[in-house]
Amino acid sequence: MRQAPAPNAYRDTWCGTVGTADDGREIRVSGWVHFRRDHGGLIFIDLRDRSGLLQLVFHPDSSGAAFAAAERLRSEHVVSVTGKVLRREPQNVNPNMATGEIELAVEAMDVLAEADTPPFPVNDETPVDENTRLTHRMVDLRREHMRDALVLRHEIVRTMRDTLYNEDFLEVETPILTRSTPEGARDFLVPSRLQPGSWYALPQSPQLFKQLLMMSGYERYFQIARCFRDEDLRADRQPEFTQLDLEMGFVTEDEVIGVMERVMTAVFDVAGLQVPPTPWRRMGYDEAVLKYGIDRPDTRFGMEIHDVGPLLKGSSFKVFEGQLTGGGVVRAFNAGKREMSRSELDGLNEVVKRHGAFATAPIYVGGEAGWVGNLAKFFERAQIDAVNAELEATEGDLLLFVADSEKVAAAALGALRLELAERFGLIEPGSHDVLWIVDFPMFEHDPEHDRYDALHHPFTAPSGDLDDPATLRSRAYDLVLDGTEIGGGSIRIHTPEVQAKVFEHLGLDEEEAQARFGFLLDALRYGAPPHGGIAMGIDRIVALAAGRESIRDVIAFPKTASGGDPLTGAPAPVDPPQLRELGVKSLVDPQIAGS
RNA sequence: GGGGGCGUAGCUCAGUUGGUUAGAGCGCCGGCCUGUCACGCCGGAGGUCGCGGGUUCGAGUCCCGUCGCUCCCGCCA
Repeated sequence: MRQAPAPNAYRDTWCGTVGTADDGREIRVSGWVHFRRDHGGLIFIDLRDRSGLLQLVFHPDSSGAAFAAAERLRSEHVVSVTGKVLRREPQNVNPNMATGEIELAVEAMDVLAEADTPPFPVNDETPVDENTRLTHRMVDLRREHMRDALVLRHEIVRTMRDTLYNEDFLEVETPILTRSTPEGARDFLVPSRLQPGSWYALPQSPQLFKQLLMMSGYERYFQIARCFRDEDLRADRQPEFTQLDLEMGFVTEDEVIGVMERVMTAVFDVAGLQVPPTPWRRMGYDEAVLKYGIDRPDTRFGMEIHDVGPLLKGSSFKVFEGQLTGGGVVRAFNAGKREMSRSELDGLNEVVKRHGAFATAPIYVGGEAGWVGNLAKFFERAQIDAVNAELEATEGDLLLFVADSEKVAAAALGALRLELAERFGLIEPGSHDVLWIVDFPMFEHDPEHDRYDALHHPFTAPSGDLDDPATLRSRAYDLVLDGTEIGGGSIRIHTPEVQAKVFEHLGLDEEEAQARFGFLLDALRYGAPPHGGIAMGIDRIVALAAGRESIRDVIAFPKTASGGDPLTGAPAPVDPPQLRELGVKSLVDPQIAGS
C-alpha cells in the first residue's frame, strides 16, 4: 500500500502498514479473520486486508461487548474494529510478522458478515486441487500466493506503462470484435445478429490494426492487449491471454529492441530478477537450433549440442550410417560425469520418443578416452578421438547421441538436455539469462503439402533474395528468458510490392490476398512508413518472475485445460431463442462437433 | 486427435496379495484455558472410496467404459 486509505466508516488504516510509529494511536481497521486464537480469557485475531495482517487483542476488561462478540468469530468472518495501537512487550514480539512489534487492543467491533467454513484453508498455502480452487476462486484469491502474484502482475504492468509513457508512446485500443487476423491459430467466432450468417472473430493479436496505426502516423503505439486463440491449452497457454503490444514508425530492429530492453530492464528490476546488463546477446536462429535444439534456448547451463555426423561418417554402426547417407544427421552432447543406471539410461528414450526420435545412444568415455559399451566397436579410433575432441570429453563423461532427421534430432537432444538439467539440478536457483533470437528463416517448407508457411506471420519484412523463399530470412526477433519465449516481433513489410511477393510465396493468389487483406494492401498504397514492433507475453513474464509453473497462477480467473471456467460454468449452452436471433443452428449432438 | 499421472472425510493424504466395522494430520462442532501467533488440553461429528457396468463368496483394491483435473506430443508464437 503506497498511501493510507481515505478515512471512512470502515477504516482509516491498512492492517499491514501499522508499525511502532503508530504506538498509542486510535485506529479503525477492517478485514477478514485470518487466524483465531481463543485463550478463553484472552482472544487473539489476526485480521487480514489487502495490505497484510494485524494482530487484534480482545481483553475481557477493556474490550467490552466486543469480547463476547469475538468469542463467536470464525475464519473469514468480516469485521471492522476500533482500538489503540500498542507496542508489544519484548517477549511477545513476533519476528515472523511484518506488524509483529505491535498489536491492536480492540475497544469496539462491528461484525459486518459471517462466513461459512471455507472449502479449503485460506491461512495455509498447502496446494489444493485446481478444480476446487477455481470453483471457489473468490476464496483462492484471498490466499497469499495468489495475492502476491496479482500484486506483482500489477507492478509489472505499471512499470511497462510508465516506461512507455516516458518514451512518448501513445496508448490506443483496437477492436475485440474484428475480422480474423491470420496468425495461424484457430479463431474464436462471434455470430453477427445484424448480418445473419456473418461472423466476427476475436483478435489473435492487434497485428493489422497496429500496422494501420503506423500508416496513420501514430508513430509510437502501445496497448495492453487481450488476445484470443482457440487452440489446446498448456501450462503456459490460455485461450485468452494478455500481451504488451507495441509498434513504432521509422525504425529498424535496433530501435525496437532498444525500447524493449529498457522496458524489460525496468520490469526485471521491479520483479527482483537478476539478468545480464543490456544490450542483451543476440543469437542466430540456426545457432540456437543447432546448439540447443530449440529456438528458445535455456542458456543457463552448458551441454551444448554438436553436429558429429561428419566425424563419424563411414562407421560400421548402421543406425548412424543409415541416417548420414539418407540425409539425416548425428548429433550429440556431453552430459558430463553423470552416473546413470541401465534403466535410467533407457528412461531417456521416453524423452526422445516424445519428439519423434527412435532412441538415444548413450556412450560412456572410459580409460585412455576410449568408449565403453557395445557401441564402441563400431567406430574407428580416429573417429572416437575426433568426437571426444569436439565434445571436450574426458574419462567418465556421458555422451548422448541421436541420429535422425535434422529436425527430430535437434528437438530430441534439446529435450534431453533440459531433462538432464532438471534431473541433476544444473540450473542454479535464482539464476536468469535473457537473449534475443534473430535471423529467422522467412518461411518453413511444409513437405506434406509442398508449400511454404510463414514462420512468424506474413507481414514480417524479409531480408535476402526475395525470389528464393528457401533461403530468405526475416527481420524478426524473439526475446527468450530462461528457455521461455516471452516476446517476439519484427520489422514489417511497408511496400505493396514486397507484400504481394510474400503472399505469392505463401500460395495466396492475388484475388484471395485482396479478399482477405485488401484493406492492408490498400493502406500500403496510401503511404506507409517503415515500421516494426513487438509483443510481449505478460502472463508468461509474470509467471517466470513469480516463480510459478503455470500462467493460471498469475491470472485472476483462468480457464482449465478443457477451456472451461468452473466458477461461472462457462462455456454453457444457450437458449434456442438466443440462437434463433443470431441466425445460428445448434448442433444438437455435441458428438457431431468433433467429427 | 494421441500418450502419461491423479480422483478415498471440508482440505492434504495413507490404505499390504481382493478379506472383519475404510484410517491419519489439519479443519469443523462442544468443553476448558489471560500472552498466543500453525496457541494448548479434553471430547465429538463427519465417507455415494468421481460416476456406471463387470469379474468374484467377497472390490477402495482387478477388468471395461465414462466424467473431471493435470503434464506432455500434435496443434499453437
